[in-house]
This record gives sequence, C-alpha cells and structure tokens, in this order.
Amino acid sequence: MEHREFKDRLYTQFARLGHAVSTPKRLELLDLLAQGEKTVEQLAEQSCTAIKNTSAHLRVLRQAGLVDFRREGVYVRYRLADEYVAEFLLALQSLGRQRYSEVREVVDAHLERRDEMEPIGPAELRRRLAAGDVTLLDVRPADEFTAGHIAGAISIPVDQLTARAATLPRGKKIVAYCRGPYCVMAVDAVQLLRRRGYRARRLTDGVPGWRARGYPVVRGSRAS
Amino acid sequence: MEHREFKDRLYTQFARLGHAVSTPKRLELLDLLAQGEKTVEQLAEQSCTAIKNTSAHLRVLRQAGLVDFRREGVYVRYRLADEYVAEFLLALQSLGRQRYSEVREVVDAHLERRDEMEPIGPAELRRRLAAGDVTLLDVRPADEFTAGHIAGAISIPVDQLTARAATLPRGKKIVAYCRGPYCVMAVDAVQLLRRRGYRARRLTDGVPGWRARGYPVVRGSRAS
DNA sequence: CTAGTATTCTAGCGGATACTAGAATGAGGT
DNA sequence: ACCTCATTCTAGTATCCGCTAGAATACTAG
Repeated sequence: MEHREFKDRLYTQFARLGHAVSTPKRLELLDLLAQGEKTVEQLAEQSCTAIKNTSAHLRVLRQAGLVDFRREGVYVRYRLADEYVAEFLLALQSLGRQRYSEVREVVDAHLERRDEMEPIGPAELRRRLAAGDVTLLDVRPADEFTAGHIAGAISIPVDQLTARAATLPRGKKIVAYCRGPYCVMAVDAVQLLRRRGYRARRLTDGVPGWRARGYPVVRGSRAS
Repeated sequence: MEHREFKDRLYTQFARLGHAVSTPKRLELLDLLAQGEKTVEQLAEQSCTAIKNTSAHLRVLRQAGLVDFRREGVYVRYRLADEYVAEFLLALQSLGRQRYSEVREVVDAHLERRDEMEPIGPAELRRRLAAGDVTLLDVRPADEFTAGHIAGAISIPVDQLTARAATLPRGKKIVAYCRGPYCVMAVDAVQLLRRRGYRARRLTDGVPGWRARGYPVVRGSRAS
C-alpha cells in the first residue's frame, strides 16, 4: 500500500492531540486555562503540582499546539491556543460523562448535594437574565472573572462570600456559577447563601460551556 | 485541599479517553470502525497491522469504553460503543486540522489533486439530492455500504469502478464519497470517472460526518 | 553590574506500554 | 472426540514518559 506512509503521518498528527490529553494533570491544567490566562505559578498552585512538573506538562501542551504563552515581566502567562481547544475539552468531558459511569459516581459521591441545588441550565438562565428576575453571581477568583464572565454577572469570590453576602439583593433569586460542572465553588456558595435565607440555585455550566453556546461573555473587572 | 482526591479521580477518568486516542494505530482503528462493524482480521488488514497487535489495541479501546464487540460464529466483530464516539472522533480530527499545519500539508501533498475535484460540502449535496440532479456514488467496500450509507447512494466499490462505470447515467452529475476527508478512494474514483467523460465531483465528508449533521443514513445492501 | 525571582532545561529513576513471539482459549465442522 | 481457525493471553524487550532534584536561563529591580 503506497498510502501507508500518508496514513501513518496523518494519524501520528492526530495522536499528538490524544497524547496531550492522556494525562490527568494536563487535563486539569487545560481546564484551569479555560478560565483564562494564568501564570505557571498559579497553575501549579491551583492544580496542586510542583512548579517544575507543571512547567513540563505545559511544555507538552505547547508542543501539541493546545496552549500558547507570553512573557509578561517576570511571569510567563499561558492560555489556550484558541477557543476551539476549549470546545474540544468540553466534547471530551461530555463523552467521558456519557461513557464512564465512574465519572458520574465520583461526581455524585463528592457533590452529593448537587441535586438539591436545583441546577439551572444555560438556556433557562439566559431567558431569566433577559427577564431580569435573577441575580447572577460569579464565585470564582477575581482574576478569572476579569478574564471573562457571563454578561450581567457580579463577582464575589467564594472565600469572600461570608463577608459580602449582605450586599446581595434579598428579593431576587440568585444563580451562582463557577468553573464548570465539576467545580465545587458554586455548590459551596449556594449552600452558604441558602443558610442565610437567600433563594439560590446553581448553574450547571461554567463560562466555557456558556461561551460554547454562543452566549455573551464579557471581559473586565466590573459588571455594569 | 480535601477536593484533591476528587479532582484526581475525575481527571483520571477523562484521561482514559485521551489515552485511548493517543496512538496513531488506535485512531486509525476507530476511524475504520466509524464505517461500521468489522472483524479483527478486517481491521488488521485495513490498518496494515499484525493481528495480535490489532487485538491488543482493541483491548485498550474496549477498556476505555470506546468500542464494543460481539462474537459471531468464529469471528469477533467490533464496533464503536455509540454514535457519540464517532462525533468525538470528528471533533478531534477537526481540531487537529485546525491546529496542525502538518495535517494540512500532509493531506495536500498526498491528495494534491483534491482542489481539482471541486469538492462539494454536505449541505449543498443535500440540496442537490433533494432536487434530484445528482447521482450519489459510494465507492467504499460493499460491506461498509451495507453497514450504513447516505440515503440515495448507489454502491460501486472503487476497485470495481472500471468495470461498472458504464452502468452510471451519462447525463447527471456524479458525486462520489468514501470514508471521509482523508480517504483517497473518492479522489481516485472522481479522477477515473472524469477520464471517461463523466462530470464527477467529490464529497468532502464521509458517512460519519454526514450522520453527525443529522442527515439520513440508511442500512442495507441495496439503495432503492 | 549584582541580586533575586520565575521559569525552563538536563539527567536519572521507576513505571507504563507498544511490539513481538509462543501458548492458550473458544467456536464450528467432521 | 478431534481438527481448524480466529482471537486472546502471557512473557520479554525496548522505548517512552512522568516525576524529582540540581543546574541554567531570562527578566526585573536596585
């Protein structure tokens, strides 16, 4: 077969992608980067990995063309190479959730309270935002909010929520979101808010899932 | 961090998927299986791999939950676990094409004649099929046609095309398709048909891409 | 220039895995 | 029961890769 070499080359290229996402740590790093640009140090801390190790994984991701970086002063900031990488990540996790009962079991075991959060989907939230009858709360760290948040959201990182909950309007329902369906911050936030008497629910997705639907995402530190 | 174990478990699961598609041979096997059920022997032959080796790769794919199998007499027939696996494959290859100039270069170098084939996309083909002004030709092996083909297509495997080309209607335009955008069979078919005076074009996609759009796919050995 | 910090590079170790060859299993046919 | 054939399992080897620690690089501040 004269086509052998062609096929080998072609599938070798595609396998670069597979190789890049064949490791738990790299998938976690990509998920973090889907929230926005981050330094090596931030990535290492947030993924509980040694910096050297993080750097090595980032090197692999860079060689696979999934991430890009730029120097900014002393720091090196990494980011996803483009939005299609984020979409691919979503597709991978979607297939994982579908094919692996272990994923569902692990998530249910750790976020067992999830069903009680009355999770709301992106489509319904969009309608409610348009109707203006919900307060949308981004509980991620402030820099991730700045890097990109759902239009109309206000930012209160979950570790400041105890102190700042009182600033939230009492009457309206609150919807909290965080990094994505496997992130605990929104779950914690909803639980905290409910204990204080707010009517709070959890968004099933994070910014990447919201953006993938073509819904509006805003950059900047202040929601209007 | 108490969540560490949760995250590790979760991303370890997702990494199973990545690991499964981190090898050229496994990607090639999945692509072949996207055409329909095949025996180990067929897969080994069509991927130019030793049977033992093929079996080992299929084992990995099985453990990753991407393929399923059943015994049928002496043979073991493998198939994709479900349609979402095929969609994921398409997503992976789409990102690969987008991110890797090597993919485009390799494809262009090997299928250099591709642009001359006046490739037609699925959406346009669908309109033309509805209008009834094209003959749709499936040039894959007969068993892949039987396992699933585009509604309205007729089957002439590319290696029988020389003998059977005369049965094609002269007046209508012909659109040929094969396994997908990286398969050479349709390119060869179009070239052969044009030398004989037919007006032939090539479909940019195969059955998996057609199906993923929700367009009609038919099983069975005869197109009506 | 020097000092300090963030990040990358290099080398070594241990575990995983792709490939190969030989043995074993499982189903059908005689 | 026996034989045949498709497939899988087991064992062995070479290779790759993830982790770790020490050295080197790149930038900033003074």
